[in-house]
Amino acid sequence: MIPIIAIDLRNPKPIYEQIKDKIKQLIIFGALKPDEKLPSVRELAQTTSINPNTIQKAYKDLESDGFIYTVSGRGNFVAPSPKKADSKRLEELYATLRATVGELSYLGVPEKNITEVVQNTISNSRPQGGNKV
Amino acid sequence: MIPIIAIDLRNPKPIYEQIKDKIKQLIIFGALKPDEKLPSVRELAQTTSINPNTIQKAYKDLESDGFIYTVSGRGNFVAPSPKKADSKRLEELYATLRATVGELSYLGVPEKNITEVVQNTISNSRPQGGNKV
DNA sequence: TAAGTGTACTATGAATGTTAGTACACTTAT
DNA sequence: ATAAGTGTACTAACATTCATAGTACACTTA
Repeated sequence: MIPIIAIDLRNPKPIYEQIKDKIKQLIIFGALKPDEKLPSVRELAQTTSINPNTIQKAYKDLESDGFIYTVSGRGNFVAPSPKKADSKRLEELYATLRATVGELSYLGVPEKNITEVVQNTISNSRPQGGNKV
Repeated sequence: MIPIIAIDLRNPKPIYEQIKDKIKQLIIFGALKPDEKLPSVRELAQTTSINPNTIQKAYKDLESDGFIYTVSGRGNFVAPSPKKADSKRLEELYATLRATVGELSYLGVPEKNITEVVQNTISNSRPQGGNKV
């Protein structure tokens, strides 16, 4: 079962982006298991008090990004394995990584603190392929 | 002198955000030195073909974030040292770091590749306080 | 004085995000 | 077959944001 998805209406980030991000996190860090069913568009719309169209947009994006798959008439489910790494997306992620780490370092955060967070994050992310914990 | 700032009009990210990000990068990675003068609002507007109001908004944000300082009638200059780390901003950066590293790992990028980028980025970022290269 | 600088303000148009409502095809269980 | 639940598509309306255009004023420097 999916945990509560909290939406912050004061956050300037679009609601459908917030939903996408939260669900991605739940999948990446293993709170949602492969092939597990996600709440339906209408159900999640009701529990979050968000318009169904907005939920649908989030789900649609998640599907085209390969995080979930859709079966018409049945629902949305967690993709068992991530889509083949899109090189465009990878470049975006690397650019974000450099910008974020650069700013943290610039602000005086010691290298040790940064690498520690990186290590822990990798350890906690969902194992893929032959990766074992 | 500031390098060329390229704006991608097809990028959905707002222009003033793109400008902010580029200048931040130039400061963080040392291409712009402390107290170096930035191009004036009107000058940068002309070289980029962007409206002066948009440039002004980017500069204003950069100043309130502590990356540059403004002297009325003279211009904008690179801040000699970063503002005291705003804890709210730090939390945002850590959240972004976790999300980015998590997704990279989930997509199958080996830990080695990720940590390598992190190390290189820290090495190349502008040294602060007592940090030596 | 003149040129260059930051700043403030109003107005306008375009794009985006969100909601509302309706409708239809599909799947499952009764 | 029927009903309930599912994804999906579409139009319409509204609010907000982004970007531009134009004008004006105070400041600094030569």
